[in-house]
Amino acid sequence: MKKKTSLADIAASLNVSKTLVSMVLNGRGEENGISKDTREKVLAKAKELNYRPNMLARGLRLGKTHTVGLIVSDISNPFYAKIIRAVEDALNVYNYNLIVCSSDEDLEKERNLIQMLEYKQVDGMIISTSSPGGDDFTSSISTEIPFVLVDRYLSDIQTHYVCTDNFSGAKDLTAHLLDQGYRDIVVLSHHPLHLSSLHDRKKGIKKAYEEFSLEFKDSNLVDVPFNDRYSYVFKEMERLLQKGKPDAVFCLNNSLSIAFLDYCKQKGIKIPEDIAFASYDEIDLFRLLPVPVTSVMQPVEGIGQKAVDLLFTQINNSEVIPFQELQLEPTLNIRASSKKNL
Amino acid sequence: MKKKTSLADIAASLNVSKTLVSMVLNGRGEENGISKDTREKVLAKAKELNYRPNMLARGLRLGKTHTVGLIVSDISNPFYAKIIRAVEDALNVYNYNLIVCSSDEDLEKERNLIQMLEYKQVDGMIISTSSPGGDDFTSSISTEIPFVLVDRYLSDIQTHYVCTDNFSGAKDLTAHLLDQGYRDIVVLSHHPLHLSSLHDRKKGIKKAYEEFSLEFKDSNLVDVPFNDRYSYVFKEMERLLQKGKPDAVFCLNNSLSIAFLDYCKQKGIKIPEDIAFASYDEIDLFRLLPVPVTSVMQPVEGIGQKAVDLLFTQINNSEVIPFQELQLEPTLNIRASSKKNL
DNA sequence: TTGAGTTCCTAAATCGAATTAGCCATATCA
DNA sequence: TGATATGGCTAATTCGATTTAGGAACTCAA
Repeated sequence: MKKKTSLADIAASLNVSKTLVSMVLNGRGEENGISKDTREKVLAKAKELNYRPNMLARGLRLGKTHTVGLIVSDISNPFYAKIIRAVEDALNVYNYNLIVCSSDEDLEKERNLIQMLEYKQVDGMIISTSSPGGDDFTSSISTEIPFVLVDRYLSDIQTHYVCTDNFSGAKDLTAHLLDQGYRDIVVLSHHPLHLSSLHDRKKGIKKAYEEFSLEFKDSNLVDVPFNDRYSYVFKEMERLLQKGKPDAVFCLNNSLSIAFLDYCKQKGIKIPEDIAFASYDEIDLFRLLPVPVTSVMQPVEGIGQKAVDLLFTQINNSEVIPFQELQLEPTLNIRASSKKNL
Repeated sequence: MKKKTSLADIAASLNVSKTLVSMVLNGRGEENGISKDTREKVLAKAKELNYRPNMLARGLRLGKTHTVGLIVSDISNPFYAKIIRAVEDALNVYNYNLIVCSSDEDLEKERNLIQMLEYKQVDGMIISTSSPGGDDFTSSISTEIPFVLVDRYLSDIQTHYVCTDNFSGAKDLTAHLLDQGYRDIVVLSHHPLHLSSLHDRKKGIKKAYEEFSLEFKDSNLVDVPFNDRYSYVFKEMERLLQKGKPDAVFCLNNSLSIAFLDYCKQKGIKIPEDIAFASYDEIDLFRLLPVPVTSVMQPVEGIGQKAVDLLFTQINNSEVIPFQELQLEPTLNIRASSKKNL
């Protein structure tokens, strides 16, 4: 295996200094008074030797890697997959690359990933944190590295963040359900309980009840373990149905919705006749189901774009800027699954 | 902003050499005869100063970044999202991270991404290439860096690759359709035409016809532009229906399938009564559609896992190993969308 | 008391770039 | 003719780690 060519190789083979070569290849030859003749020779030699810059060396020297780290709970979840894509596209503009990681909603894993990204000297991080906040989070991340939280924020510590207005989204959707006459709405959510996204959605639901002067029974709130979402949705639905059939079910994210839909199909439960249904998070095929599914659709592109914007205002400004807390408005897709039968 | 602590800082504050500190922190203190006392002092000081190793420096010195690059056409496509996840999980075992990139099926973009990854000194790449092969590909990637193609291989140059046995998958599914009595099967595919995955699927379809002693009319093969898949599926279906209704439609990937299903819903075309339907690639909700969709399901976890295995046999063996060409078997999900009406 | 063998540790080079500070000719001006 | 400017370039340092080659101090045996 041939050794790669470095600046030094070019310099040596032309009998000039590395400094000169570096300047020329960075397009700062002219402004540094390198003659046109020499510049061309360097460029030609670089091409001839198939010179490929080493970003590690460059990064070490400059303290910049042109790389951003992104942590989400699961890359293969379509919601996060879309956010990742949006982030990637936004980063392209800055010529930045993306290291992605799945934390599986696991605090310890998240901590390790943050550490690894720091060791790798990423210029910034975008994190959908699983942390409850407080020391748990602050001890994970060093203060020196810019970051933006997405999808979830921490209630007890201030950070930059971009997420959906989960409170409004859930409130509006619940209001719609109540409007349709549903009263006994079961809400399926998952652990951990501290996730701001889920927490705010629950608050929104309660607020809607309140505004209708109705009471939301906490026994209608079902939290299943994250790692066994699928099977627990089945178990919990069985349990609930023993106690009498609810009006409607509202799943607080896409994976719960899929589990619930599978359950209904398997048990022959008819939506919305037997139980009405709504989902937080949209899925492509919702609109094509036998009964199209009502959903709250999060502005994924916006979240990705804003997160990157926010990250770069930090990366490019040495002064500390005030914390930005962005909540983007979701869209309601009202479809047949939540309508009172005609 | 405080400067980060380096090995040198620890060394200085303890009046020992950097060498010693490096050895101790890498767990090779004992074998290098560093006294227990000194080792403990170093460890303690590292913790006290909150030492965080700089992987750039380490990588520069060792020529290893513990990072792998992954290029697919679109991260947000659920098929690739799942592959990415599988790759990520497999890499975790080796303590490697993943830089992901979308090429949008664009040759020029792919070339730039490969170059960027090389500049970043990734230890290897996993690529779902959009290249037609030949010089187009070989000129993009340097021979020094290990890589594995996934999902698609190049017919004219030898590489390691892992993909689905697309020929069999498509052949078996087509045989099933023919078995059901469908004869006039329209195949929806997309550009570029050279992608081995799509190419092999088409060959499989033709082979199935052959084995049934039937002729497949090339006019039933419709290739739409990748970037306008969605709208072109509508346009092409309109055109085809003018000329008479086909028996069945077979979409060669998930995004085409979604477009086709949207089209049918919009036009009130009934599956399978009006037109039977099958999809290459599975989507979670296929099983829940009014008429569950028949599909060829690719072994995504296997592809990711094998690709990583193959990459690491290269990374860890300095000797060149013979090219491995893996074709994993897909699974057929025969559902109602492709069954002759009862 | 000398040579060998341990034990414990270090100086310096290296990876590949960017940068700082300045050098040496030649041209220009007073 | 000597001071100044300018055009064209370079030596040496730096980023933060790893590694190579070796060295000082001590013990022990002959």
